[in-house]
Amino acid sequence: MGKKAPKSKKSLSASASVNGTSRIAEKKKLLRPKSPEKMKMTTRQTTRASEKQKKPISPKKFKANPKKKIKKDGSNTPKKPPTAFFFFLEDFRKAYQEQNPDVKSMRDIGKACGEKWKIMSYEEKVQYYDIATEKRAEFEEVMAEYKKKQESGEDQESDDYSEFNE
DNA sequence: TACCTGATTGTTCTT
DNA sequence: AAGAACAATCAGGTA
Repeated sequence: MGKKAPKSKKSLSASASVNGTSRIAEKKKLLRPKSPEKMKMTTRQTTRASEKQKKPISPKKFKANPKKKIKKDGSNTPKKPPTAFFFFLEDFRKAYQEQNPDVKSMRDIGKACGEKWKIMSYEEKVQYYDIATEKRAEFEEVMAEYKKKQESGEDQESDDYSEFNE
């Protein structure tokens, strides 16, 4: 039989999302008041609506192929910050490798990490959420300047972070 | 040699 | 409201 189930990432994600939506929804509620995301979101939406610009995606990472993800970042566009889960994954990965040095594939680690993430308590997750929230704030700032540069002159974009063009 | 793939959840955006 | 897409990692596989 088809032991190999080429499940599309979509299917898995969809299932996971549906199952975790309710659970995570509660956590988010608790986190919401903790971080002024709402305020930022409003600002972001306003900016976005005003800009009405399409998503700045790199030509290389064009998602024509949903499964393909480019690793090369040849674009100066600030990448999305890692989520709380990713921070946990980074830490979990180290611990997992120590206990399972034989397992090198991130696939297995991802599974184990996801499973543990679900059994983790909110208190344990909240610390990662807090980090992610902080990173998000920085990302917004970086993105704001990045947009500014684009308006100023994207052709002049360089690896120098001279943002004195206020 | 170099890039793509897989697998996880979270956030954000789009329609 | 709901779905789609992308974020990092890292070793293996392919051209």
